[in-house]
Amino acid sequence: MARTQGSHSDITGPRIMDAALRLFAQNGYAAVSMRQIAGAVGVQAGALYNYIPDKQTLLLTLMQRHMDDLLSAVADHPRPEGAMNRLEAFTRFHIRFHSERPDEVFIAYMELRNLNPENFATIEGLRGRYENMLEEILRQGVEEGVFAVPDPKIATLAVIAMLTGVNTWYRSGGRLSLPEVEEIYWDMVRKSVAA
Amino acid sequence: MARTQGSHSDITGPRIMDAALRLFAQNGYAAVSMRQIAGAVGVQAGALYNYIPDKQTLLLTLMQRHMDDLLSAVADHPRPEGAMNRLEAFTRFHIRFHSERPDEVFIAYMELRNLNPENFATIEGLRGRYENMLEEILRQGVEEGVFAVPDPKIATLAVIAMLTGVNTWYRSGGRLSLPEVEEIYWDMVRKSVAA
DNA sequence: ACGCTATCTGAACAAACGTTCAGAAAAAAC
DNA sequence: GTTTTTTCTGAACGTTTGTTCAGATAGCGT
Repeated sequence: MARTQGSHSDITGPRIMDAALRLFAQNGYAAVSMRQIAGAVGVQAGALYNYIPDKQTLLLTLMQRHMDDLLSAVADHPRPEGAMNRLEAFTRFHIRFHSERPDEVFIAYMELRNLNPENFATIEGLRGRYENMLEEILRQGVEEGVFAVPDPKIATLAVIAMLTGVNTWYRSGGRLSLPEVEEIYWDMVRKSVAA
Repeated sequence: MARTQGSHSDITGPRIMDAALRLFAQNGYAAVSMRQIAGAVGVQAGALYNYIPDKQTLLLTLMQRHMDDLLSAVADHPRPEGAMNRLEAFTRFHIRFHSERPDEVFIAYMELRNLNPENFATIEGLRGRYENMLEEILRQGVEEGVFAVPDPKIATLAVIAMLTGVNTWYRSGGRLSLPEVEEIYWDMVRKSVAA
């Protein structure tokens, strides 16, 4: 059932998530207090608990949402023929998707240790599913004879580390445009696994 | 002047640094209390302040020491002739050095945001000096015609991200030995910048 | 044996933490 | 316009934080 536009409750929940996301990415989960998050939303700390059960769940929700977004975005992406075309699509998709979500990516990589073991396993499982897609592409390329990688599992981690590294320096409006970055990295990725 | 073997003061300082290093790497700087560090050393929290001025300086010292170790180790390393040989030496050195110090590396990359701006600039400056060494190798290789990289600065970051990524999965005693890892990564690095 | 210095304990400090909750305020429903 | 439901405030809770310090303890040179 729809609510009228100015309603509080429809807008406060997302605003909490956004504020927590930004603050966690900037200062780290453990260094951010519930009062800081509340202040950024313009509300008292107690009010947060109408939307989230506790701080740990807030972090988990942010990570979970990011990984779900990632997996459904890559699933919706066109899947060309041939390992080479598929690797190019994956490379460009990864750079574009991650560069649009620097805060989410930062949190998803750096705050894993603040998850309890069960939640950690959940997030790691989602990440594993994403990595397996790249690994599959590399294996296919080896079969086709267009790639030469001695260990597809390691090559997967190497390529993903290289691509995710873009987030440590890329800023929109900087020296290089995103298409230029895509081009440079695709060139390096392609060559690094080439036969 | 030398002290006798069982002396307290010669041994407690380093033990604090070791404990802090391990705990910071495992749980994050903000999540570790001075009492935890003291407990790991076997001492009360107040005693720590005979060795360090405050918590922030403890973190800075750990990072500073790591970066100094890195820069002096790379300076002591043999410097072969030719960009290709130099890149191979750099690649193997980086993997070996970083895989021997997983905790230091983790902290040096993840706890930068817990440094005040001045200390942050210090550490970033040291890291920049290290990265410049690789960038120089790449530029030399382009001049020699053995490398083809459109943007040496970006290629430097890409290669370092790939190499440092080893630390996220490599464990001594795992499926692959360190020489095998070196071989796989050197193969990928070499091809990724090849002419 | 004695004094000197370095080191540690254990308590204390104010501040900040995550979380709870009774009651005020506001919005929705009728 | 009144009731019902949702949302927020503001204070309070017990704990924990980094740091300080007076006094106890212990190792050193002489």
